[in-house]
Amino acid sequence: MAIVRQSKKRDAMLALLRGTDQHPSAEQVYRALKPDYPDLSLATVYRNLAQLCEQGLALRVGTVNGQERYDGHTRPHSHFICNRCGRVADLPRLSPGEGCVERLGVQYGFTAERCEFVIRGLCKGCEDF
Amino acid sequence: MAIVRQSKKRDAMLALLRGTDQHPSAEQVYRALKPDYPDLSLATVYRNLAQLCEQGLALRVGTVNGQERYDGHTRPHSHFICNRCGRVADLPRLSPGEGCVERLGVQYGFTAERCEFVIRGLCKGCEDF
DNA sequence: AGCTTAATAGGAATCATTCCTGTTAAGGAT
DNA sequence: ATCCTTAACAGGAATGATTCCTATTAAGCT
Repeated sequence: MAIVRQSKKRDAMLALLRGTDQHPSAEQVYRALKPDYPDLSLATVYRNLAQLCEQGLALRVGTVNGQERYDGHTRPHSHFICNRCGRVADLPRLSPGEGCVERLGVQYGFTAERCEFVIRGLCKGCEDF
Repeated sequence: MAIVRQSKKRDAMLALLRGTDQHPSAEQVYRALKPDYPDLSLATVYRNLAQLCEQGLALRVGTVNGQERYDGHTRPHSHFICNRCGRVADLPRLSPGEGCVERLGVQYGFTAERCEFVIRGLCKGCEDF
């Protein structure tokens, strides 16, 4: 990987991701920072989100309504996604058991880099139409 | 939901999904069936995949390289996705514990419709570049 | 056989994401 | 402090998966 230089905009993006539990999309990050960085480009948002993910500073949570959602909190935890409103909420860490993933890796022939446990359904507000 | 009529093409799609463990994309379904159904349209593939998912006869496994992957096997199980070659493999059911999801639903205010446990990493063939 | 409307083809439209080109600016080297 | 290399960037074009639209066909009841 090439050298990573300091970048005001990327720093702001990471700060934004770390300061919210909303799991914003690229578009939402763009709109949130545009006022402070009027010449911010959407391409820059995508490029920096990809880089933050590569560096392990952010995570792709999953696709909601065709848009990827991002999380700046990298401590192991799980997510709930509302199928109606698209809200993404944090859940405590859910694991399939100690050493389970490692055993499966041996058995099925893979090395795990990451595990995601995602619950999809309806949130409180969306249950009653 | 509207009445569901018989459809040769949709039947063929479901049979294809049920007869493979490859978790094909819409494009792959299209290419697999095009020889037998020369006038098959990609729009029809997308429409029927969506309908099969609504009916609970198929599942969206997740996005790999920007393309959604589909699974015709609906018995609870998990998936491994290779980050390099994009292969999607079945794993046995992995659950976070009996009644766990229900408890979380009560605690965090949601009703779960589905749970996915996905492991991402490198498969055997891709490990050694 | 007639009727309602789901299913369809084919092509246009949408829209998230990536690519491209020229420019700017980190930050190490001189 | 100035020079140099190249990462970061804007802005806009390109890509590509998916959805939408319109006219046509065909399930499958009556």
